[in-house]
Amino acid sequence: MENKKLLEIYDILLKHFGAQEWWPARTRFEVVIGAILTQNTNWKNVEKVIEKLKERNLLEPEGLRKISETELCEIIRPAGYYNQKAKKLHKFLEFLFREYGGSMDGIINADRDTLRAQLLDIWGIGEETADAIVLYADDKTSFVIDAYTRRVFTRMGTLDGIMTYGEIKDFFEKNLPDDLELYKEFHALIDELAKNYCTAKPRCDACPVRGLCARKID
DNA sequence: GCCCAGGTGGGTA
DNA sequence: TACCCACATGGG
Repeated sequence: MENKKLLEIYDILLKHFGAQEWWPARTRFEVVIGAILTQNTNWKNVEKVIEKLKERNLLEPEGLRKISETELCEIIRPAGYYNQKAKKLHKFLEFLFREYGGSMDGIINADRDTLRAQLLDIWGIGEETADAIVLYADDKTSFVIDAYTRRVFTRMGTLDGIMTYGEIKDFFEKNLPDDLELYKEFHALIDELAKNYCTAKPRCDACPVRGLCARKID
C-alpha cells in the first residue's frame, strides 16, 4: 500500500466519524495517567478512575506522589490490574521527579527520541504507552500502534500479522506526512473504526472503508 | 456465564 | 526469538 491509499483511508475516516480530538484529557499529566490506566482495559473503566482522582486533587504529580501505593490501589481499582498499575504510576512519577523536576513542562523541551527511550526504560511503559505519551502528552510525532491498528490493517491486507511493533510503526511513519495533528487524529480514527465496525463480529457491510478492505464480507 | 477491553513484564526453551 | 502466562475490573 502506498502513501496515497493510507491518506485516502484517513480522509474517509475523518469525513465519516468527524475529528476525534484525542487525547481526552485536560493536562499533559492526565494523558500519562490515562495511557497507563487504559493498558488492556476499556476506556470507560479508566474514566471512572480519572474522575475519582480529579475529585481528590490527585491529577497532578506532587499530590499523586504523596499517597501510598496501597491507597492508590484502592482508588484505581475499577481500571483493573490495580496492583501493577499503581506500581507503574509510581515508577513514572519517580522518573518525572528524577529527570524533569516533577513537571511535565520539562518534558516539552526534551528531544523526542531521547524521551521515548527514557520512557521505555521505565518499568510498566512499553512501546504503545511510550508512543501515546510522546504523541499526546509531549506533542511530538510518534505513531501509536495498538491492537486495533494491527487488526484493522491486517484485515485490510496491509499488514501480514507477523510484523513487529517497530515495523508497523515505521510503515505508517514512512507513508504519512510528518504532521502532528494527522498522527493524533489518525490513531483515534482507527480506534473508532475498529470499535464500531472491526470487532470480533465485524460489520463489514456498513464499514466506511469496505471498498479498500481485503477482508471478505460475510 | 462468557468474552473482551486503547498492554506489559517475566519465565521458559 | 517465540511462545505462554499473570495481571483484574466492568460492560455487553
